[in-house]
Amino acid sequence: MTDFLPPIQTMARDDAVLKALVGFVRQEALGPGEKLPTERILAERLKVSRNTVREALTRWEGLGLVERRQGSGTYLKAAVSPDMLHMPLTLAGGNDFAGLMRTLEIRRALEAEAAALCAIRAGKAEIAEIERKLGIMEDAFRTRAGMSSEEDWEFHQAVYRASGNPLFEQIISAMHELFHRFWEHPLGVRDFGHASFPYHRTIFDRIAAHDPEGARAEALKLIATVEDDLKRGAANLKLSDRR
Amino acid sequence: MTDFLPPIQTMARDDAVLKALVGFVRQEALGPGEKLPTERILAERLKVSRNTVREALTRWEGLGLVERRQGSGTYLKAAVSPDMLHMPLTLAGGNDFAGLMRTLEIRRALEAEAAALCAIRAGKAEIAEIERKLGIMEDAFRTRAGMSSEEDWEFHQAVYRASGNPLFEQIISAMHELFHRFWEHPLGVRDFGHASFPYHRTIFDRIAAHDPEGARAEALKLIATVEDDLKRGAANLKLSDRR
DNA sequence: AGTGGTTCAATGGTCCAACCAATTTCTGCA
DNA sequence: TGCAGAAATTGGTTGGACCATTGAACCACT
Repeated sequence: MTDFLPPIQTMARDDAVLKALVGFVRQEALGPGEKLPTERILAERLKVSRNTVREALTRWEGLGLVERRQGSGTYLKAAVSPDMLHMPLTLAGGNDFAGLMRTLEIRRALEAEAAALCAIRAGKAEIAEIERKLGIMEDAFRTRAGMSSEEDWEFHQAVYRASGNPLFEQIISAMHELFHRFWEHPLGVRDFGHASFPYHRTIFDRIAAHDPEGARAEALKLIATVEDDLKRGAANLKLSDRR
Repeated sequence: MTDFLPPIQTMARDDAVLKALVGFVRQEALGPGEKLPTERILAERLKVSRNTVREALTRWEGLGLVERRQGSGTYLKAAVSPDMLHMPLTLAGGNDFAGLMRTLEIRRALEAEAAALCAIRAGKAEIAEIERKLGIMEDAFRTRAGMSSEEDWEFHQAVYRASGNPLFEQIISAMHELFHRFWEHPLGVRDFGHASFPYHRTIFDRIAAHDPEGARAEALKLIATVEDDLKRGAANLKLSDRR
């Protein structure tokens, strides 16, 4: 008796609201930063209660798709499309040094793969863009005599983009935002990230040579130096200000 | 001169509700599956409106921390802790074949890294557990003359767990749930995953030998066979039923 | 005992009509 | 013209009401 009866489903009101909202955003061609209708107008137009609209928007806000500013309005924070898929991750106990090390292991995995894919797929334009970012970073390194997280981050982002797979940038960007205070912070280590500097160019060289395994190896070396710096930092700092 | 005017403590009401709820869950030692107080009781106890309670719970529901069943109650779906960090990812346009290929690239990155870490960190107990899962999978393969997604998945999960980093399992589990219908589906290819079978044991061998780079290499080979199967499937199927 | 139907209380889902608080816009005076 | 204060706009919160679903208790009939 395995006749699978379809698990009957009546679409929830708030899901319907979001669906309608997706249609509206597409029809109006709204992009990130733009303001969408007020809750009251949405409620009236969609013939649902303002409460229901709010539940729907709360969902989107939780997913980072939208930002609500009291007294001002609700603004799009990212592009929306009908076939979006949501993958909320909650990391238990990721607020300390051990948590940072764990995310760094994820980053190592993705960084290596992205570099390898990039070496395979990057065209002339992408390679030129990466080289440009590399130049900016190296200039900043020389003038300021040290690593600059901003320019460093831009370089890596360029690599992710050239990997041809937007998921890399999305995942690592989320982690980057999450651990901003750690990621950016020297963590008590002087010349934090200094050791990683030369590997940026070696990674670029392997990418430009379309050598995926070489690029992967260099990326692994880079992350290894960051891990070392981090471990030195952990020794220096008790990390009691974990907020 | 107002030296130290308060650092403004007006935490959002719903965040406060969630904070209180975290405290409650910990004090009562509630685990996944258990039921938490009704919205009305929470509203009364916390001295906030039921609507506010609902907004807070909507957030948690969106994050997959909680499940609401009308007429029954609200149930915990995962462990909660005070220092949780949330990383919601929304993947645009990931609902088709190309999207599946992209997630597979992520999986390749994480799978390889997890296998390598596992080879470094797995103790006797973890290795025994992986071997047990491997045995179950191989039995299922023989009796049913083909890959079994269920047992296959259990094997990989055992590897993720033994990696010592829960993030691997979390991320890949989320992707697994998301693409359930694709992941599980033969996609029109007969003997889907057949080619990947032998690599499960070679991965295990490298892990048991504490050979991280060997394990990484075998994991990469495994994913490569899956990608090949997928490409064959794409040729067979027009994938017009993308929902 | 067991099967099926009914009742009823509990619970999440939706709605309404206010009011509060932050923001933006407008207005009128200097 | 410049700018402080009023007014309108908008998200945030409240309290109360009713609906829809669930599950347990109860009951009648076999």
